[in-house]
Amino acid sequence: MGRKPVTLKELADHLGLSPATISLVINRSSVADSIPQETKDRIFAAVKKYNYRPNFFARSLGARRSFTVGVMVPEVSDGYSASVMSGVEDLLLQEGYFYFVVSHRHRADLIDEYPRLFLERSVDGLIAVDTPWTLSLSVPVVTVSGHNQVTGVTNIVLDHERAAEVALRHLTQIGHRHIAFIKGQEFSSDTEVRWSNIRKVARELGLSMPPALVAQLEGDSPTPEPGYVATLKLLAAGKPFTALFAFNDISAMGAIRACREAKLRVPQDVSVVGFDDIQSAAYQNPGLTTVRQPMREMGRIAAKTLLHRIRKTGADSNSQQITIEPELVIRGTTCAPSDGSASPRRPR
Amino acid sequence: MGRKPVTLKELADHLGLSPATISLVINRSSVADSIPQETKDRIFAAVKKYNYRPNFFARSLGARRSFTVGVMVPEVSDGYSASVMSGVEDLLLQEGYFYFVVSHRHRADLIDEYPRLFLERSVDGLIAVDTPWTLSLSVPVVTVSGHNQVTGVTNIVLDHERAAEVALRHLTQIGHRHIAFIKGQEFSSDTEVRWSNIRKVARELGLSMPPALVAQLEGDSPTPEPGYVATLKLLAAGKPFTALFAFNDISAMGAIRACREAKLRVPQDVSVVGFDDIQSAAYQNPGLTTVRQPMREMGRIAAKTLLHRIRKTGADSNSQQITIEPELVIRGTTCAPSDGSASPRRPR
DNA sequence: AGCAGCTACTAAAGCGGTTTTGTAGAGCTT
DNA sequence: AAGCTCTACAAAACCGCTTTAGTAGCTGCT
Repeated sequence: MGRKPVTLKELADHLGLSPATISLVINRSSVADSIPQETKDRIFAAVKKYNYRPNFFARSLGARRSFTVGVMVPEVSDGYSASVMSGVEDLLLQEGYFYFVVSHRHRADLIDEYPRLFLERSVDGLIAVDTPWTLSLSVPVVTVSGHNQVTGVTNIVLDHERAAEVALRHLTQIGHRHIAFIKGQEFSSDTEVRWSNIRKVARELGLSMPPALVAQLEGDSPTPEPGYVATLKLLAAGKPFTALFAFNDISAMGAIRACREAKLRVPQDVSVVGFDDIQSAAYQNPGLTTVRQPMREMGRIAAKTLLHRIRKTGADSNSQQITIEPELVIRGTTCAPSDGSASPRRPR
Repeated sequence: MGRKPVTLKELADHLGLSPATISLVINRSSVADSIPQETKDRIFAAVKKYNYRPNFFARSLGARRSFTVGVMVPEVSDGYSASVMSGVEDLLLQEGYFYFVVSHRHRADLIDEYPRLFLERSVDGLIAVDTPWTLSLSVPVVTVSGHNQVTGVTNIVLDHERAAEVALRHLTQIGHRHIAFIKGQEFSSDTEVRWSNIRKVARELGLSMPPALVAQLEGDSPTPEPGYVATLKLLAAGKPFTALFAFNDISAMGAIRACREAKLRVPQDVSVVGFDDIQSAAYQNPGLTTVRQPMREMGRIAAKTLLHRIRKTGADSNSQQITIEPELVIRGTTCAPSDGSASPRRPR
């Protein structure tokens, strides 16, 4: 299949026409209105016969459009990025765009360099997922879970206040008052906003948040390990809690493991709430209660927004925000605290 | 940052030199040997000052090289593909290549169309992950877990005989004789080979494989659902088994859930072995015993092989195979059968 | 003085399209 | 019969870079 591609000139020679004519006809230019249908048919027949495809580079060179966008994620193989990408892809391919993917793995030098490389490759726009973004580029940029206000950048963000509310309201409604928290890593673009909203909602609900009940994820491992370590710290602090709200599902899994190793049952002794609702959340044992982010949908919206902005260049190039609503998914890791009063704790 | 890009001609005008000279110097052509260092320095200084970057399309147009490869996967958001991609990316970016990703979601029309689109975009080569491949293209192709012998296609495959061996030997050594199996979906490129090797090894170990102990995954859901359904069938068949070897980790998770709902404990009543060792396997409860495929490594090797073939075009364009060794990871879902004789079964 | 051989560049041809401008010839007016 | 308007194309410029084939000017040799 597809040996040496046929060029426009070769096709023209075969047809006894000029390249210009063929190009006009193929691209349905209005200049070609005067060309009789018969000739057009001959052209299309030849195109089919010789399987002619315009050279992409030649075309892009003139048009200064690449029909390509760049997508930056922390790591392709983490569930969150992958789900968002899946949505991005849905839309882009269907609109005739392709995309490049790069994983920066939170390395500052790469976060700096990749946009440059993308620009060098003449992408028409780019999408940054869970990546701190400060650059104002010459092409449209859309972030997913980016929170900086930057000119020319549209942020697709979750409604974090609502997220904190559904999670904490659920826990308090079933009776929890002593809730531990795991904050995200410093580098995660959602950490800040998520945390401030949790504090805000906790205050409104009259929950106290002693430092001993707050731990932070450390290190850039994409595994549950950091959540496990953070939970170990919470347990070691010795301050009783009956529920734990993790930064994401992955860390919730680590937290559950840590609890179990400390002979605490989940959910009877400790209820656990995750965040994201990644695919494996439903298939944990028991199923993980979590705040769902519609990641694929966010990817789709990001792509749609980007294409929109690419097409009407110049127009709405100001910073914008699009907010997405989360949803609490109650599964098996939350229940009422085991008895009405003191929470079970292992002796320190 | 980066408004209107500077062209070579503009730079030439500024320097009072011709575009040709600058191009030669920048590309360190040997023709430029006679250019005095002073002039070269002036050029490099100007390049830096005006932040000149050669237009990628113009360059590719002449060179007929895009430094881009296409990657086809069933679905970006499934753990297997994502891990392989992660390895692919490691190598490609480091070598100055970018890659396009497309998910075909097992749709035959897309499996057919995407290679065409890739070719239209002038990719220098392509990698197909877990995708049935029959095409012989004008550019090098490398598959991961493809098993067809096609001219110009290199297959990176797991040593499936060894995989079957380590899994079944483990189970038989700890005392299992009645083992149930979950085969992969028809469309998965590994299904066939994996299965024939399992049969072979089972025969060598003297295990019988009655049809009632074999179920097949159905449907293209990337969730544990198909594994759950398959296990329901196995349980309904009523033929006792003390262990289950699933097609992959995802289906193993579904299987575990099905077992538990049937009041069978894992591993005490049913030992479960998965396949792949995806990230969440280690963090199941208990940790999943599984046959590890070094997916990221396979991705790296695929990329390395592809680049090698791209660089020495024409040479070794015959079909080849590169075999990778699996590794058994024993965690908590396997143990000796609960008692010496009959296996526990729920009454039918 | 004449010519070879360097040095330090430049001109020009491509790469494969798109797009603007041009033009030959036919048909219609007046 | 001259002039005008269409029709149906073609020529040429351009996109921005690479690369091959020169060439102007100087030096050195005989």
